[in-house]
Amino acid sequence: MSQEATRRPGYLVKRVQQAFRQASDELLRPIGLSMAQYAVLAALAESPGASSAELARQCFVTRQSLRDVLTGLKTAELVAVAEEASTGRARPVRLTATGEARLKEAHRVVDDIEERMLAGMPESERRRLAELLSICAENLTP
Amino acid sequence: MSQEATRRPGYLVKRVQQAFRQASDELLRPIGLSMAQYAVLAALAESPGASSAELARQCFVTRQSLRDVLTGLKTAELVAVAEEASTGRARPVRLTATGEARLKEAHRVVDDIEERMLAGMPESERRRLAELLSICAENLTP
DNA sequence: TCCGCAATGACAGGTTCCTGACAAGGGGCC
DNA sequence: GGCCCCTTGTCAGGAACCTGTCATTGCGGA
Repeated sequence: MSQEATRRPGYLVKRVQQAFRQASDELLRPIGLSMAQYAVLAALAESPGASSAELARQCFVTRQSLRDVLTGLKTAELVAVAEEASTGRARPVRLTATGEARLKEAHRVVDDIEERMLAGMPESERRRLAELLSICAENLTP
Repeated sequence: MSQEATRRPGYLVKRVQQAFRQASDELLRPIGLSMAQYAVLAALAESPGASSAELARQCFVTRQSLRDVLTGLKTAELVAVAEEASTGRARPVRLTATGEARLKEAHRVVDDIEERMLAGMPESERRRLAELLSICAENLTP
């Protein structure tokens, strides 16, 4: 290896994501959410009435993983799953009023962390970073 | 929110890391390693004889988490933990010959994935990406 | 019509990560 | 020497993710 491991993009992406996740978990805990739960609530806000499988695709996890998270959200009464399937076996999931309120709180917290992460970076570089990461994501998603 | 969620750096970092992790896990499975195990072996190659707690810091996880991974690596005989503590309670961990060979295989696989992730990106942009991610990592690490 | 197929939901089992808590070793300070 | 504090290793328990497997449902082609 010609370059040091800590300079490689693969390592750095993992590093940043881990730090971001840890900071988020720490600041979300006081309001009673985990990073995974926040991701599901956010996806649900963009796609009201989506099925569990659709949410899993949006969050890039398996349906089985999403089920674990959804169980917690249901018992916390932040989401509600319809009793009847809309089509096939897919049952639409929706945010409750409590869920929407909690999501707004969480948005503020996560926005703050993102701002902290990008501190001292001008708008042009932020866009550049987003563009480069988008390319990486597309390259890895066949 | 003024911008779409899928354009935000925080979201993109998570997205890229998840795709990278999944691609790595998929291609590392045939050679019998997980992403977490690879990270520990790589850290160990850079710091031979490090203690469990030191490795945890290098991998940015808790020593409890690292213990779980180390258990698997020990039973696979890829690493060896000294019987006696060198100083205090810290017991040095070392790669076995099998571990070193396995790590080399894994390096090739992960390098390929990184190359795929950066496909079509000139060297200057790769450096830029690494620089921007370094800033993010430092901003999030107090 | 009927059979296969894709999608969905559910369950089992395993791994990796976390928090919280506890005991043991070493170093500095009284 | 004796005491405090930091580090390390360990155990317990829970959250989130995975693979593998199976039953149900709806749709489209033989």
